[in-house]
Amino acid sequence: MKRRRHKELTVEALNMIAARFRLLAEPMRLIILNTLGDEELSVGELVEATGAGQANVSKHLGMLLEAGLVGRRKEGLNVYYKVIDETVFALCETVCSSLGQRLAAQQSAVKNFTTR
Amino acid sequence: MKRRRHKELTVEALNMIAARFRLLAEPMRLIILNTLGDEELSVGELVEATGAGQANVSKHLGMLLEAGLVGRRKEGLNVYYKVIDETVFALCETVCSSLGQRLAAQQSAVKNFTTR
DNA sequence: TGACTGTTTTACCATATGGTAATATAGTTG
DNA sequence: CAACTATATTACCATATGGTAAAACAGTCA
Repeated sequence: MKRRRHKELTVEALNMIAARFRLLAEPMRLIILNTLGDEELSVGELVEATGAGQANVSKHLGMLLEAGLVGRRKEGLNVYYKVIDETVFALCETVCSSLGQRLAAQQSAVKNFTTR
Repeated sequence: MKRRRHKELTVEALNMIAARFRLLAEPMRLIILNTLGDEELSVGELVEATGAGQANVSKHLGMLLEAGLVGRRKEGLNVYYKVIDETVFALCETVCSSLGQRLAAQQSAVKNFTTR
């Protein structure tokens, strides 16, 4: 049997993973998650902080809730959300470092060219 | 100044991160990456292994290439691709563990209900 | 109760995107 | 060169999805 560095994943698993990525593929949802950070904010506070439409924020929050990325707590008229899946931030950091590496490589390529 | 566990990211950064997630949000692209694993395969081999259409595989590979996730090497008539950004697999693993945790929680919720 | 506030849902439009057939391109071989 | 193979590109269709206005819903307060 061949030795592999990476786990073989079933198509079913890959579909679920893709769905999670799809959820994170929307800038507005990332903005919401990033705005939440480790705080608990109401929908209204998120609307104000992000500048997005209220229905839009609510819809995105519903999707994040269904996926289990955020938690929901009702208090009076307000509904408070917070991030309950910390892997979200780990994923962003990993992507960020990958992007940083790539950009650095591209930058150095340009630099090498201009100085040559 | 408030202490935060998570870095504050600019909207621009979040847009780039979202773009990366969008690239990984397509099951067929994940299948291609997972099929590649740590091997170098030709387009034809990928077509056969995945069962997808040739044009489709080629298009997805082009996107992965442009994003710097895979490398491309031409040899005669064949073109060989391989994964050159290992963070891809790390991201999948992180998502997988998150999904596993969530499913386990749901499962135990069901179990608690049925045995009660 | 009725007026008001915060949130969710619905209906709809505009846009983006995946799949594919057909075609183009590049490279090999006779 | 022509015939062939492997890959890439183009054009197109069908579908999915984000944003938003309007309406519905839920909870508060006078």
